[in-house]
Amino acid sequence: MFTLSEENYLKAIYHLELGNDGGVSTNAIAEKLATKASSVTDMIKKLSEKEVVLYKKYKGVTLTVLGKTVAASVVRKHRLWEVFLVEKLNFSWHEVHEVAEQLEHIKSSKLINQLDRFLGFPTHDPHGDPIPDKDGNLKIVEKSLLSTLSKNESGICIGVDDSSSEFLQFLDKKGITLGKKITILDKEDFDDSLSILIGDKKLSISNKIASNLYIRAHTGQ
Amino acid sequence: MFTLSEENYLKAIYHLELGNDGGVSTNAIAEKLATKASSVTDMIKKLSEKEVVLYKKYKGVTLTVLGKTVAASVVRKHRLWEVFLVEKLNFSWHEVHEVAEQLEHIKSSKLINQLDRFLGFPTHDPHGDPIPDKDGNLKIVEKSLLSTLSKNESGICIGVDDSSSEFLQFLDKKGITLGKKITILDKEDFDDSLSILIGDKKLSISNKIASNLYIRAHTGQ
DNA sequence: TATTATTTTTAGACTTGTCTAAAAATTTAT
DNA sequence: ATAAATTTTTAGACAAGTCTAAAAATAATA
Repeated sequence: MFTLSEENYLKAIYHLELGNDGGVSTNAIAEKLATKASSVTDMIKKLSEKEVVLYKKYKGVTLTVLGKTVAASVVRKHRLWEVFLVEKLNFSWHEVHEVAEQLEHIKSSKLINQLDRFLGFPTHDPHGDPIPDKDGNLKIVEKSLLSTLSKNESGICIGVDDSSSEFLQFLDKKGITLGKKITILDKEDFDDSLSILIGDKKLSISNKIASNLYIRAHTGQ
Repeated sequence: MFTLSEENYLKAIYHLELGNDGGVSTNAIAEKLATKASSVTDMIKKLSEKEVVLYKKYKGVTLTVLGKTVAASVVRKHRLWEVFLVEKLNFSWHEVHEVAEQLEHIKSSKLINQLDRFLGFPTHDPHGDPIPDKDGNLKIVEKSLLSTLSKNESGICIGVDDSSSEFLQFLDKKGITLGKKITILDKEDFDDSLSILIGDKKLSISNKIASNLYIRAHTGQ
């Protein structure tokens, strides 16, 4: 069994491993968890003894198979609870993270399996991130950043890269939500801003926005 | 803000105060929380400084108004989550306690208010215990123990006194659930056992069982 | 009421998880 | 390749919450 703190470390390492391949550095973990490098070293030793991470002094850590399973289970719970909050309790997608950070640590396999069923076995959370299945496997969806599309190309909005509350609220204001079709009407060479069609609305969005929106290729019209 | 441990102490004192009136003893708290009296003394000092209990050395504790509010909010969350587990996730009433013990500590007023709405503002949990409202007030329902009814009297089963897993599973096996009408067919002087009619079934139950079942008087036929 | 038994508190220790400050290892730059 | 900068680890401290063992207060009993 793992403590709340251990679970948070495993989750942080899990997320960091997906970005960089190779070992995860002490400092990277410290930054992610808003803690000090010395605390990270301490915890890493404990996790190493519990055989959920591989650790060589000064060389960073990687998750073991067991560690990855534990971390994926926490992520699974986090994302299922996010779906619950949005679908059933009328939370906005920018409000769910903080609460899910707490709910992800509730220990009951019956609870999470029944919740999964209750929600209709969702594959993605409200930000478009994939929900690991019971074995920790992710359903990979081919996705590209909106900023990489060319003029007249279009796709379905399926997720965000930056899921900060500010960004999500900005998207709400602009009417940009998951599942909507987006078509590139024009690209401005000057600042790489885009003119897009979403639903029946024409919008101008900066490159920064377009670099934070994931799109699934829209085959056919 | 209160820690998980502080919340558990407040809840324990809250429940103990409902039973005995007057101060709650250190030992009673220790027993309820399966901890040592010395630990209780330590925690009581902390709670006293936070002004949620009144404490006089060797004289036990009572909750302040603030303390009662905090405790009632924890109980409210516990019981709402129990309703959720039974109504939405198909838990049996004997399976909910352990999980609700964890869920009751999740901090989010939006979460609990939305959950309350989602569940249709229930007034009682799956064991028949009243759910405190937002202000911590309980809806009191006139209730009596089944064992106090006389021959030919009847009532609606509305709760249990002992909500241990074993007892609840026993009731499941016998088909005794909340909301069912129970009629006393006969009382045995010898051992105070009862012959009852529940639904269309005739059962014989011991006095011990009858002393753990709450009944609401059944007015009319 | 004096003695015994019980309850409660104190004193000191331990664990978990964190921190600061300093030392050691590694990496970067001259 | 040596010096400087950065990263990581160690050493020691602290707070929260718990424990054991012993002391103090209260309650029960003869």
